Amino acid sequence: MAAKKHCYDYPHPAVTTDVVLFAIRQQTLSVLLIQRANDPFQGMWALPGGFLDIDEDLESCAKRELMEETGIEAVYLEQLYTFGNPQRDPRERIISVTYFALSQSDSLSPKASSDAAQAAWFPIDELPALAFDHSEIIQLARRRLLSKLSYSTIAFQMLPGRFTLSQLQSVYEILLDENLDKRNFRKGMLARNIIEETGEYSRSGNHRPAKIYRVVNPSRVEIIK
Amino acid sequence: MAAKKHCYDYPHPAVTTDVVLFAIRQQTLSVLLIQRANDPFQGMWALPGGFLDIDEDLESCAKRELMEETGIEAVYLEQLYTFGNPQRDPRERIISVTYFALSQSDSLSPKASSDAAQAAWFPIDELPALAFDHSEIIQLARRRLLSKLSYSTIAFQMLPGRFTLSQLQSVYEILLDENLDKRNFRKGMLARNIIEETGEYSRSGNHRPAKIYRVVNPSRVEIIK
DNA sequence: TCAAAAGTGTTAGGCTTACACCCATGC
DNA sequence: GCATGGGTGTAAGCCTAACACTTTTGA
Repeated sequence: MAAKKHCYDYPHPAVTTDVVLFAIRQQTLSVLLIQRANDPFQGMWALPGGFLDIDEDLESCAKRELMEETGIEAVYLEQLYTFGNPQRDPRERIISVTYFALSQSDSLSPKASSDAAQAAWFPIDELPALAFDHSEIIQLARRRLLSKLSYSTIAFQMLPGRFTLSQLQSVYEILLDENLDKRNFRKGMLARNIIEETGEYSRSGNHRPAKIYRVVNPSRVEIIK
Repeated sequence: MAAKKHCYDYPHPAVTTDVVLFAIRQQTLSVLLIQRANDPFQGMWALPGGFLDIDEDLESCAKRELMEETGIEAVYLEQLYTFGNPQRDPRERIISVTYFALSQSDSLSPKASSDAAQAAWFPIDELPALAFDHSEIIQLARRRLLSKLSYSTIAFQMLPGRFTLSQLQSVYEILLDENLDKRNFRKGMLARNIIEETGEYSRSGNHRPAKIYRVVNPSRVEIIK
């Protein structure tokens, strides 16, 4: 195929995007990884991502690579950090623009693809050895997730559009890794006026049905307080 | 010189760094700009920055370009955001990794250089028309500066190593664009245990001398609260 | 009737905010 | 002695955190 026909006066690095996609699965914060089909690091686990097309927006590239390698789309996505250590890739100089992504826990079954032998979810505290500097990227993403939790409405991106207050509290408890007081949590959350009752109830299980809420302005992650 | 001898199988974008350097000058938040010596946008004002060397770390590139174009070094520097709109530069596809920088107000006299016809400070609210997407970058940097003010010790990066509480309060007032209560400001600042008295006094002017303080741990910007 | 999760208020303490006068110096 | 900025404490209100029992349902 292409035979080194793209030439420049000065050396150019390659640019990739990599995505740290989080979801809560089985009450655990988990990360989506792919197993590399090709060298370098063939067979090792890594973040989904790949090379930027020359006419492609950075965020589009992140979305496209996530879709191609895992079959997942329509998640919350924001830029995380750009990694550019000259030795981070053994092939050539590669700058990676990384993204931080969240998805709802339900119905995300990753599929394999040509660049990825397979894709799978891993609990954040049970990650396999990772290719490149991807461990570092995941740790940074985790810190970003935790800090945004306290000053934004980002947690709703990890829930379906309709949810109970107990489900919402559970997201916070899993992410913060601590138990929260039910009365204080509900009082504080309702006082922010970012969620509203739908009028519907979830009657699942042998106990009192729970009110189902939704986000008032579901399209945007807002900065609060 | 070099005649397109750097060739690749696939097209590569160019990578630059650009730096938004803030300082307080004449009681005003100001940004350092350079006037472009070459096309595109020759003669227009722009952020200091330039192309990444192929073996160079991203942060080193930001520091180097700042030094080359303005003669300024040793400032606080952190990565801001990576801009990659495919049309942001008319020459070729260019990804810009931008940095947010702070310096002390005193003794920063920029000089010109080969890439910059001249360098100069502009008050943030009196910026000239800017090349590329540099306006957008500056606005993002300003938002970052304001938000970090409330949860980190970043303000000390805009002061010399020894300062009075009035000088410190003045930095906050200029950045926040509001007046702060003197007693509350001092109480709150001292309660954080991040500054200490030096034992010295500033006797400047016909009034009571002010205690001179310093940061306890001057090397690091810390997250507080 | 029992088990399981949903739902609901009050109080104490800490933090934030508002506010006004004396102090040390140079001229 | 006067003008200039430096330095200091208290009280009210607001926000945060701690804490336990009743409700509704399915089995």
